[in-house]
Amino acid sequence: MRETLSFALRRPVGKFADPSDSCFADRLGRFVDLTTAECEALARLEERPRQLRRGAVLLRANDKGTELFVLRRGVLMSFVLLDYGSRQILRFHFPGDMLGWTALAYRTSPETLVALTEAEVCPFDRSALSTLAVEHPRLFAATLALNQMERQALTDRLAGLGRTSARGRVAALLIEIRDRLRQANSAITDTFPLGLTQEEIGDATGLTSVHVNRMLRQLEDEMLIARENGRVTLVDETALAHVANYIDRSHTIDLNWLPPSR
Amino acid sequence: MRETLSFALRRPVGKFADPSDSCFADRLGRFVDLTTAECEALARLEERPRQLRRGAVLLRANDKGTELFVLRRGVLMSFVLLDYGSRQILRFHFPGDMLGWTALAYRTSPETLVALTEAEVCPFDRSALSTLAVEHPRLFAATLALNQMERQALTDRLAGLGRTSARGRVAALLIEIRDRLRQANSAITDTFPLGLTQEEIGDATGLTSVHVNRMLRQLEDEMLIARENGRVTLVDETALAHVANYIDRSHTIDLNWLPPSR
DNA sequence: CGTTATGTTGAGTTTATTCAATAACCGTGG
DNA sequence: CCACGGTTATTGAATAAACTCAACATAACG
Repeated sequence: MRETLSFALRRPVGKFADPSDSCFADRLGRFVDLTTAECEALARLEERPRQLRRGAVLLRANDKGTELFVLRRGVLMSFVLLDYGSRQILRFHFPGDMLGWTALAYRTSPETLVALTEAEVCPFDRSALSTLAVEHPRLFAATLALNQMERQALTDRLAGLGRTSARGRVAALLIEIRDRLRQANSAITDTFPLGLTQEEIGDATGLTSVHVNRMLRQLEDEMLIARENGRVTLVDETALAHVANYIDRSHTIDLNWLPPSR
Repeated sequence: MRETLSFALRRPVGKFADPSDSCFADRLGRFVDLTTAECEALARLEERPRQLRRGAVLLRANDKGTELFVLRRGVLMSFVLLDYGSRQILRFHFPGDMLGWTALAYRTSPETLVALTEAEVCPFDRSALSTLAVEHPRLFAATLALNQMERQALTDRLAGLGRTSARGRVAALLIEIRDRLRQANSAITDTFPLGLTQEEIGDATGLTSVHVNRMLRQLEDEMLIARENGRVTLVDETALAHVANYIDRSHTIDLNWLPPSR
């Protein structure tokens, strides 16, 4: 089954330049205006596209490496393996995401990156970010801000794992996946292809696949969601957001501290 | 009981300059050499020290604000409150930490910052980081790298919450607190004042205080730790690290991508 | 068309929580 | 210095949440 997730429809961006040569510029452009020079600098990060098959390992935990990646197409996940085969999925990655941040602080990767669908990524060395820091401080600062948003997503998930019921965690995951799919494809509203096995949902939410199944069924019985053919519909979004303890932070984003373009 | 945590003994840092006017420069100086100009720039972030009493709220969730803070003395925690009074402690903060990163992306704070001990913090506006990005790209990039280390700590905790037993989570917390106390005070080896109530441990590990108590007792019965007067001793560090699934990343840190000092 | 991965469901067990009662400790004011 | 009130720690018993094991169903895939 597992339908291919689709991503199209770049959103209109800043008035300064058309960033569509760079997926990452598209992302940044949602929050800040970019000059032509800045877009070109970002485009240089994506000069060497690489195709990944579903299941391909982009980066393995403990591998040495100094590369980061821009994800242009498809979905990846990052995870760690603990002692006895148990896996914690840390995050799902969607087009426009920058992956492999850990290379900025560590010689070896703490986590594994795997493609969940066909995907296209553009690797670049961390030294390119060094250049960016010097030549485009505004871009670099914006990148730091984006990084804070990712950090906040991690933080929200941490709070969810620590203090939310199994049902709430599954609900939160469904909402998050829907939101992130919608970012890439604004045609998506309340129905979307989940693209995850129940085992993957479990590894992301800290549950067993069996229990994930029961929670999905419960949410369905309660008429909060509907399922068919691997597609999920958020039937009662308000109630779902409530059980998930969901907080939409998109309206509080504020990057007005950035330095001017140089 | 709750002994005051003590922090002294600045470690020797880079050969370029003595950063001791700035707690944050001390921290950065462990990883990179700093020029005199850079140290001065960092010192400017700490020009307005502010004292906090134990229990004082430095920043409340949903408050508007554009300030970050350097913690110079004492211990703080950041947490979120969920629906019905339940609290998830996100992180404990020690001297040299920079707090309030979320101000770089959000208008309102997603989390609350509270002093666990007497403390001294230096607030500065996020616009100061903007200046830093332009005038000291190397410093700014190093700051981003530090941020990745914090992110990794969050990630490790996320994996712990999702896939580790209650006993393992408590063990992991004890090791982490010890490590971070030792960073600030190298006199600490295996015995240290915990400085946390069992309820706080529970809110950090996603457990109830009752269960934390049982886990501490169990670790004590197993001779992995010892307790007296609020002081904890890590008796069998190897075994403790094993149950905690602990990974020491300090030896894989690598910041060699940073641009040169300008 | 069989083989493998994924989903579903029930029964029994483990883990952690809740509720409740008691003990130890802390800081404060007399 | 001590008494007192509030917080924190400890322990037991009952309950609830999530897991394990196991069987079977369904869907995906060569």
